Amino acid sequence: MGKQMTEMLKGTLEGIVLAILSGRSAYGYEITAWLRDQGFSDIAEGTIYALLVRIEQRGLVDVEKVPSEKGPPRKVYSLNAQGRAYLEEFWKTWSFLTERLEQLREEGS
Amino acid sequence: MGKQMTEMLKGTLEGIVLAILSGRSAYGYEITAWLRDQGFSDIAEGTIYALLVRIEQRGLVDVEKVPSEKGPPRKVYSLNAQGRAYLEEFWKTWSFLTERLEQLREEGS
DNA sequence: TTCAGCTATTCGGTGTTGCTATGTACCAGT
DNA sequence: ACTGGTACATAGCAACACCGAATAGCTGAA
Repeated sequence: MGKQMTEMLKGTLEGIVLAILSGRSAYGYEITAWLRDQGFSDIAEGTIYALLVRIEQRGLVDVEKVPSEKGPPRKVYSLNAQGRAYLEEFWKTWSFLTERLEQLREEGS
Repeated sequence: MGKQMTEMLKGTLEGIVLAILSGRSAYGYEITAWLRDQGFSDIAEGTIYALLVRIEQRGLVDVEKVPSEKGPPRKVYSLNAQGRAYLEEFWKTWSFLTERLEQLREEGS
């Protein structure tokens, strides 16, 4: 969708991925494919992998290497307790933002 | 609110300021004060001024210098036609994001 | 057998953005 | 003179998403 989306994804993409992982474990390639499917057509593969490395280093997810039938081994990520707490914080921050913006939008119309 | 908010504001803060300006003209100091009042307690003054310079250079706003009784002259910004079009785009992008996230949130609960 | 194509991950370099810290300047009241 | 509120500007920094390219395993067609 362009530059606006790129900038808006900063900060939220992390939350999106954590939210996905809160439902089920997943690996990078899979997450990227799912996001593209959901309309995030221009999300770069490299972006997701970098993000996954980041949240792993922060201790928000656990990782398990699982062999694949169709290619190199997958790195399967799952949200741990710390990750869930962080995701909670994310939702709070997100809620705050959406409330302010919703208010501004109503005023503007 | 912390680091999460800082990252989330990237991309949205611009939209917030444009949305404010769509309702009425305003100057930097005023906008900063208003944002703090609305709960964006940690938004830095410099951030707003830099943002205003940016959107001016992109031709989204018109500027008028107005003398103040209480200090140096104010730079009063008002949204022009191009700015309104850009704000429309912003709302579309924002809507898309909120819909996806709302969906993810429901699935997670 | 080789080569294209899908699966799957990694990494270096770039541009944009918000924050920190600091500086400038104007004015009123003490 | 000095403090404090008003008002704007800017240099340096960190974080993040994007781009492009590389690596590597597997399968099926030529």
